[in-house]
Amino acid sequence: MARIGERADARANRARILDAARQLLAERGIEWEMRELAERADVGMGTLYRNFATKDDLFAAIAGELLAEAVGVIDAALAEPDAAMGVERLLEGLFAMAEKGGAAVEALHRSAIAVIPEQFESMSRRIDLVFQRAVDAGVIRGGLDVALLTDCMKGLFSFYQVLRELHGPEVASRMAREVLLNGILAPDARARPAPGPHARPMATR
Amino acid sequence: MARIGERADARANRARILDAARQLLAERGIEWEMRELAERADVGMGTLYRNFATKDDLFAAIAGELLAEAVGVIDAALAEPDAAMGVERLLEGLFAMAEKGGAAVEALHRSAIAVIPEQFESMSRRIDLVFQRAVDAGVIRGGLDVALLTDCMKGLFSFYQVLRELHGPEVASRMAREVLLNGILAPDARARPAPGPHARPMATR
Amino acid sequence: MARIGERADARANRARILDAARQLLAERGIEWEMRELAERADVGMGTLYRNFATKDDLFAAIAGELLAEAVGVIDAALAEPDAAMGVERLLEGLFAMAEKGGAAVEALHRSAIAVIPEQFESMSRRIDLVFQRAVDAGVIRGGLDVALLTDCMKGLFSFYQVLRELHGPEVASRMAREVLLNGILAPDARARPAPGPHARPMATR
Amino acid sequence: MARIGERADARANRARILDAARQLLAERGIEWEMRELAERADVGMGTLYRNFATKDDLFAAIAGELLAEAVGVIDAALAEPDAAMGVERLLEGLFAMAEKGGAAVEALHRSAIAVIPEQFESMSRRIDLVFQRAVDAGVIRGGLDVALLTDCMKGLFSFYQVLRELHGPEVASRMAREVLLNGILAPDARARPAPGPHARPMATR
DNA sequence: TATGAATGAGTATTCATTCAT
DNA sequence: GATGAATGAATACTCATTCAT
Repeated sequence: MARIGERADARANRARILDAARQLLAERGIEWEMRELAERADVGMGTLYRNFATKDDLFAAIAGELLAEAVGVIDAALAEPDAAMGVERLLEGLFAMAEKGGAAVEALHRSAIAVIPEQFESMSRRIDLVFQRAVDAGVIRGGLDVALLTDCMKGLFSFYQVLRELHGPEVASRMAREVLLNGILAPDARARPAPGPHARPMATR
Repeated sequence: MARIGERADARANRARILDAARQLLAERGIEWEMRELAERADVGMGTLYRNFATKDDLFAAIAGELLAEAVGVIDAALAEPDAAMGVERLLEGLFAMAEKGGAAVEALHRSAIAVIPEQFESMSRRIDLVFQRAVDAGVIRGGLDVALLTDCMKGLFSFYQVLRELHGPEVASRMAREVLLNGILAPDARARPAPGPHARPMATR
Repeated sequence: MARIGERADARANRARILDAARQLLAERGIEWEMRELAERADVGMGTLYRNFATKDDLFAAIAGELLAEAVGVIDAALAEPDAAMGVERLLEGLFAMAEKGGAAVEALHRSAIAVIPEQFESMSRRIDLVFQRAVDAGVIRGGLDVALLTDCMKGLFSFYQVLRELHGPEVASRMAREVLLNGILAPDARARPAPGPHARPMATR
Repeated sequence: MARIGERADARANRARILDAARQLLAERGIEWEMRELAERADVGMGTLYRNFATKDDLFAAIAGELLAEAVGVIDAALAEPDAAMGVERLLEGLFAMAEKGGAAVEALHRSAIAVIPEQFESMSRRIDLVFQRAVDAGVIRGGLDVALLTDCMKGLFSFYQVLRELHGPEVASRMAREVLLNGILAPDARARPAPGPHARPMATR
């Protein structure tokens, strides 16, 4: 009810719609009605559809934002001078995103593949770069090509989702990182000191 | 209209329905109509609903069978004298099931949790036993409790599904086993010879 | 409520739907809801859509029947030995159809052009034959080609519709026939005796 | 925001709305949204609705103008000293209007009947006068009363629309005039010389 | 007991109209 | 007066489930 000019209000509506959609996504995945979204966001159906012409468009918008955020994470990993550390930063960053997004992330992962496949593909190719560096630096076990590593990354996301549901985000991201790092890094690359505060405790030797 | 051995016919109908449903599940997940199932199974809607009062009941039946099969796998793992080998047998068996069931497994995994939670829980507790033996035998890294290990097993299933979609079942199960074993088994437990034919090639240390 | 086997019932439903649709079309043109049609036909939405997958499909079905009927009329006109009489038979028959169909005919005319254009075109080409015979027989004024005559026929249908609304079907078809015949037939072709019972009174030479 | 001569601006807005509406009517009949009209007219929705409280009001306004123009045509016909020539002038004038308005005319004809029936009726009564003169002058075939002649005029409008769609405005108006004149004028009234430049060519003998 | 036609509540989307700025 | 964002009732179509034959 407190408005500061039409534009601000419209922007707020759009934001409220996106927030409500993210909530709904986290709570119930994809299975809710546009009507309920409108009610939660406290806008009419018309406003909802003025902002997003289709339920899929709405998913595309949210998935797109998530993808953009992921690209930021990937770039940060690439900026890390040490290749192995870059891989760890990637994991850290992606799981942090997943922790924030909760269950919505899984639904959006599917949506991204379905509604904005090019962007998803481009993100995948960017992840390749992180692993390429690690392979070139010799910190990856032999026999694993880059595309496979990137796809393992995606698989690990699912692994994370399952564990988060069952044991909460902390344990999930710890295990996912631990498992992947043990699974792909070359034995000696793993001997170095722990990268982050809550990273080591679980892997007693 | 004139039938001999009504019972046998009814049993065949039920079997045809289950087969058709498994096919559909593998092809399109959960997104198909009961009408199409009836057509594939070559029965009327009435017969379909006489056998399964609900779409969920149908899922429950299929998921239940899968769970029963999983219990068989688990029991085989428990029958293995060597604890570490038991864990490997478990993975082997479960991924073999997943390979056979294809994409249907994911849908059924969700269904099982939703519609027959007790059976799913009981299977989970049975998996615990496999890992309990491994923990007791000291072949598991420290800091990992049994419940967590069992849930990692479930997460690994998702990991497997993703990889199977992207790289086929062979690579998926190899990577999933590799990753888990590297991630959870104690370093020296892993030093032993490869358990199966297509297990080693990928992990050139 | 009185049923003689499923098939008969289903056929009756389809017929009731078509009847109700024709009614609605006559009363309100195209502007009514599928729900109302279902109610009038006393069937559920599902039955309605089982029979006609789309509102347009329904129109296509009704328009198709009308077109088929029209083809019958055209063929009867072609069967008439005398060419001029053939033209009159054509008018007679088409207006009789329009009289029966009432206002629905206009809506269906548009629908036919939109949803079954090939059938409509084929009917048009068949009407050409009637006029071709008349031209060949020299009973048509000079300067009028066959395609134009056929299209005049269509225009005359609209003329008829308007007049029917304002003066009733009797006057409408009399005027339409009178006008067309005076407009296109060669003067001497018109000198012959009246073709039908209610044809002459209006044209006192 | 700073405007000089508010009135002129407001008048211009209204005119732009009417022009855009006429365009839209000609292009797509009645099937367009108020939003699109506002965009074409380059005004906001508020301005649009301030000028025309309803889509129907807008139609009424345009149809009203057309009716006024028609009245002008009718009056010109009445001003013609020769009664038969008056009828021809009427046709000429009305078809010229239809040619100018294109497809919009049909939509507006319907709108006029629906939203400003009194004006439409009054125009009809004025057309009666043209035909009354012709009847009185004995240039109309026997058996045709004035009201019927006026309604034939309306039917002929529809005839014209159909032919215009199929053969263009030239042929359409020629045929429509030809047909009506042959259909209603007394034989000897037709013997007189052609009234206008493009009137005769089609009726060879 | 098998059949498949019938049911109807449910869902995404549109568009004339309103009203806060 | 002008603007255009907001409204929400309306509408075509779907699909799990029922039930007359």
